[in-house]
Amino acid sequence: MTVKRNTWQKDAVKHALGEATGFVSAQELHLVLRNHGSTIGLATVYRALADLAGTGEADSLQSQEGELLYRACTTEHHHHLICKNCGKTVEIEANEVEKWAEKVAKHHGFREPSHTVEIFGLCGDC
Amino acid sequence: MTVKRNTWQKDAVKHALGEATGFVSAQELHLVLRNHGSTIGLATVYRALADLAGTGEADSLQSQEGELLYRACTTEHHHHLICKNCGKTVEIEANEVEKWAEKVAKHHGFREPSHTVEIFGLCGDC
DNA sequence: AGGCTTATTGATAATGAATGTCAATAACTT
DNA sequence: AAGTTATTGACATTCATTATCAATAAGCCT
Repeated sequence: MTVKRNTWQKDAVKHALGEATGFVSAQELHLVLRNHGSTIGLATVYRALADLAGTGEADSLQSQEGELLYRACTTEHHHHLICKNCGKTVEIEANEVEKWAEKVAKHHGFREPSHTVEIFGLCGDC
Repeated sequence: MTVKRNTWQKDAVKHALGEATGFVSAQELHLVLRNHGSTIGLATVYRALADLAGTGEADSLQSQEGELLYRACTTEHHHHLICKNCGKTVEIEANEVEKWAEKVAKHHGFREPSHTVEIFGLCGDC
């Protein structure tokens, strides 16, 4: 089995993601890192983010323009309220919706339900 | 102001979308039309679908791979339960969720809330 | 500490969806 | 029927993301 190795690149991505406010794209994160003097490659940023999303250390969603965005998060399942102007993000507890989604899926004979729930809007400052 | 004109191309797209089961991409729809002997252009399919989505005659969402998918629908706001294997789609009433989304948005001081809610799963046949 | 294995990197090419371009076409109006 | 112009479609372009692959370096072993 393949063993994971620790690299400064992975740390850099994880750290930069933690610093960012709201959701960021791989491209943006790559730019930020470069501007801070890093020589990290774009493909590496993509790979690191995919890994983080895989382990649950990062949360991913698609912007309304179709771009994949990432954000550092806790591993608990949750959803987001996102300002479509400034990108400010609020994590939302959505137990109601979780239960609703499962209920609806079961009711129609669907197994292994997953779901996407995102709320967009304009925050108070915009 | 620009006046809309009716063309067989727009009709073809609307009709093909009606025939399709579940969600289809612009690319797929273009292929289907071509295979049926149509000479319609790809860009035209994209434009027609965007129009239909704009008027509410078609519903659009992004697949989990990021592709934009379309589906003929009624103009009422609703959400979908989609089989991730065969693409079978069920329209869902989601009043609960509508209210929940508005409540949450308002609670955090967000205006003009919009939201995306899709449930994916495996249907009974898959 | 030095060597070895191989996971990882990064420059670059490749893919693929979606949009822009623009001359040619064809819907409407009168 | 003629004129205006919205629309078309072949093609080029953009842009995010993924694949390629030789070079590098992380972690293990002695």
